[in-house]
Amino acid sequence: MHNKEPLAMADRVKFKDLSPEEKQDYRDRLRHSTAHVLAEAVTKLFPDAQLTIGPPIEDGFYYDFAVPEAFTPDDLNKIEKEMRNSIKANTEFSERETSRDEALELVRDNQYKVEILEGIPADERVTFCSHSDGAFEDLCRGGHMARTGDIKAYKLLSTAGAYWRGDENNAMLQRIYGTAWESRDAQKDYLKRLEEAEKRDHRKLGRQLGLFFFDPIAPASPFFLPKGAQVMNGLIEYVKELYGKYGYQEVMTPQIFNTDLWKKSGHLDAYAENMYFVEVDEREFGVKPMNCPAGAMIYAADSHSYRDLPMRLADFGRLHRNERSGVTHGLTRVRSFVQDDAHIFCTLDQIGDEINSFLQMLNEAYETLGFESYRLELSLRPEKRVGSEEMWDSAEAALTEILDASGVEYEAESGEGAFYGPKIDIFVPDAIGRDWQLGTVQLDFSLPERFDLEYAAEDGSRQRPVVIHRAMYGSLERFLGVLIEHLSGAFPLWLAPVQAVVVPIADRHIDYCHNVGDELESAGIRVVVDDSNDRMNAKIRQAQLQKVPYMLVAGDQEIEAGTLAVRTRTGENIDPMTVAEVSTKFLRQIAERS
RNA sequence: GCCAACGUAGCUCAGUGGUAGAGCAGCUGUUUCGUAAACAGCAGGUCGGCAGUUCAAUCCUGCCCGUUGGCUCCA
Repeated sequence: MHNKEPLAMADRVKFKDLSPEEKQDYRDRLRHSTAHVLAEAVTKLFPDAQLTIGPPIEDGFYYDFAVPEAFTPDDLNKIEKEMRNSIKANTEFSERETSRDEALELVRDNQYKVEILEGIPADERVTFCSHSDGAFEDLCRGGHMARTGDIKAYKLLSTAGAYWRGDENNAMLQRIYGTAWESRDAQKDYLKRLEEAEKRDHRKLGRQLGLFFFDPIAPASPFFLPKGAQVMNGLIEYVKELYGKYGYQEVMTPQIFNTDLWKKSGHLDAYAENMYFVEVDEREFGVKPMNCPAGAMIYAADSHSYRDLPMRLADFGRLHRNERSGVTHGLTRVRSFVQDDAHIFCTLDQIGDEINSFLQMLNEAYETLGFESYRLELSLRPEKRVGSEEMWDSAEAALTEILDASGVEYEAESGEGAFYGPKIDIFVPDAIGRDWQLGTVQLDFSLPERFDLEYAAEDGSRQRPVVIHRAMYGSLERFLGVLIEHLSGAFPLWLAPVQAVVVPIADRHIDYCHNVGDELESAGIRVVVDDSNDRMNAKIRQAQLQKVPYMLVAGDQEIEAGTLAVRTRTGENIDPMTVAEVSTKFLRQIAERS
């Protein structure tokens, strides 16, 4: 949207009649315009503030200011009020082109704008945009509404520190986030959506559902309660089932290793800042942040021939990574976690099949778990890396080829790869739309080299295998966090920590309920009999809040008929069933993972 | 790591320069109930930690720990 004329919404054209592209353009302009009005208000209230950038973003906008002191929540109110004046005045947005010299003269007191100006390609126009009858002007490439009065709904949401150009070596600016919409209703809907998402926050639900908790004694490291552990194990069991189908073998490896191993693997050079070290008997050990070196040792423990390959070794080992303090977040970014990790040792020729088969398994798992849409990203060589340029060239080429041939859409990101190889990452959004990397498949030409891994080829020569690191869930902790948000904590029957609660209506029904409970339990169903001294209504409510899939109610009528009244957590009442019928129904549903 | 906010009972939160309260949960008792909260009583807190200011600090100040929001969707 370079150097576009200001947009006036013709009176007869309704927002809802615009095409998706036009809607996006309209909202971008609206939000960028609001950012300008924000900048004007800040300039008025804080004359020392220097303007930097203020782009539209998804659902809103931000503007970064260089100010001596951070904004307070109260400042936001004042700024919002000031913005109102400008919008009420309903002045025109206008743009004018200047020469570079003139522009430089106008922004010379603002190093940030000078930098921006210097970054504008020589063949591009330099423009300034203004409103409030010229009282406010900002170096800007354009893309506005026609008038300030076109801003119908806006709200400042939060402040945050943000580095200039996102680089922590640069000065920290103060960012104000806001949102703006084509109508008050649209904004209301958005704020409502945010509220709803908050209810699905996995940290909140984790508490409420008794799944896990955190304690400062082990920062960013979850404690899983019995129910949470049950769900984690459910996820692991499912992977193990898939492993049976896709030809994996499981191994188990140590937790801490002499630092010599990390020297050999390259982690000491490339990853030490994220590792934990312990010294025992004057020898230094590193706690594993990844399983791969141990996997390489397992491979190297025996001699192999091409007939053994591909060898797929799964390792559910616990990993520890010392993440920077500011980046940890609930279950989605922790310091101690488990992955559904596996290393595939194969020949160059087998890479394509292995990755394709992995992506197929991943798709099967994600469909089962209800992640119907996920995003693929191809990450290419980072600055800090091991291995030769030739190795990187061929590894990147291999992944690109596979993705192109598969026909699925993906984005390529340079500089995002692991230090030992390029990778394909799988991303899924959480409740408020933040993307989290879950699955991953990474090529590694370096590990086999470093551990001198070999296999005997058909012609008797010794060859180096390739290693593919891969995980579907990635971190099980993170996966669970995102899964909780997707499901609002309502796990499918097969994963639910408690699959059914048996509810007696009065004390005289308790014995019958216990018998029912015992029978279902021995059939392998996770069932709880609520024999507490509460009224039935309270028990139903309790089970409902705990998102238990089924409530089995028994009173005089049921005992008489030898049945159970079945209620689902969606509030539906199914026809009464015998215990045997309930058991059959549940077991089938569990087996199908439906 | 950096910027900002926050940290009070198991949980969610109120509150004050004179050593603290509610609801829920818990325990005890009463009640025996038909699909989202019966009633009563009891118990529960070094107010995140350490210093400092003060006659007196949960409240003010500093440091530390932890949590939360954010830290390139580029004029």
